[in-house]
Amino acid sequence: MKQSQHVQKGLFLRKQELRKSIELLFFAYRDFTNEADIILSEIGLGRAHHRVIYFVGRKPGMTVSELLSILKITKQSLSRVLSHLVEEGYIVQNQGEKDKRQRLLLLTSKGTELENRLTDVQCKRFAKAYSDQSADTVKGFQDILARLINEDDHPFLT
Amino acid sequence: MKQSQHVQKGLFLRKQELRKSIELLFFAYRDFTNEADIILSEIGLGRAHHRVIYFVGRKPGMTVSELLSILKITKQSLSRVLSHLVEEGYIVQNQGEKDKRQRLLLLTSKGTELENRLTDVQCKRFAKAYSDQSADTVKGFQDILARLINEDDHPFLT
DNA sequence: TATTATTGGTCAACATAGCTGACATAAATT
DNA sequence: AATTTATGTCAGCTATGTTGACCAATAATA
Repeated sequence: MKQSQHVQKGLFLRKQELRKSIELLFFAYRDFTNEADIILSEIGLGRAHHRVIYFVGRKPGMTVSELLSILKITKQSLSRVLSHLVEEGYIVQNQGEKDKRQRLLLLTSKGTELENRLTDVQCKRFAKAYSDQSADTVKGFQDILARLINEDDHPFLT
Repeated sequence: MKQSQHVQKGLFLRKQELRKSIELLFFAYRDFTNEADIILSEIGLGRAHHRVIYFVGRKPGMTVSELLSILKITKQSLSRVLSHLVEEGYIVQNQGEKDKRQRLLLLTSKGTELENRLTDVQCKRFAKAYSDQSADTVKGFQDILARLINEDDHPFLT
């Protein structure tokens, strides 16, 4: 066997490994989001609403622009979802004190309740996946996820 | 400090940790898929087409039902995407030999070319994330992803 | 102070990709 | 012969993204 063939085989195995990673991520994300999607669909909401509720819950008083930069969607798209959540009483918008143009986003108690419920099922899935795994395994998981993220987007994750 | 408060604090930290995981997965998936989405949009295709091309490339001769069970979408939804890919010459459908109802799905050379291009950018992102990381770190990552997936869906991942 | 930039919103139109329901056809299985 | 399976089609609906045009209030700056 020539060396080039060894190299070929090595690259092939590596590619297989990388394809496996692609598939794991696809299936994991699909199943991970599915549980929350089911709860949401029962109350007439979708995944887009979930994202808003999650991040507002994570950082109460967040501005619309901040949310836009996290979600990376257009303001028109966000506006639709946000208006719906305000109408349905999940979110309130408070005028910013320093900059009065800003509408600071906050969860109502109804919103907080939903956020808790959704975050709970997702936390439970992670808790189950992490159970009986070493700290190194969990850290490995988180490290690689972090390294998959564009560097520009890391600031929020501090 | 009462013991119950210690427990509270422990649970809080754990919840924070789990929320961080939720966010890492969200951002990683968002950025991971974005690169391919850009390429796809340039040729008038979307993420749904990508999934079909990817899995047909991964298992040539796959049946429609098999693909449906992987993607977990309705056949009407898949049909639209599949028809488009056939019309545009990315995929051909061969009648099954054993079961003539089946349409076995195959990539054309045009389809293979696109699949390679898309898989390449995604593999490269993983390769970059894995670079200089220990085998244990990578294994930890893959193990946890696998444990996030519903057990019913593991068969395909053999 | 006058101008410009930012924050946020609106309206309209469109595309993609999911969904349900009803129905059809061919072929395999029982 | 009857039923189930694999696949498809038509029609219509919904959610969530997109562009483009435009507006108003406010903040920042020349």
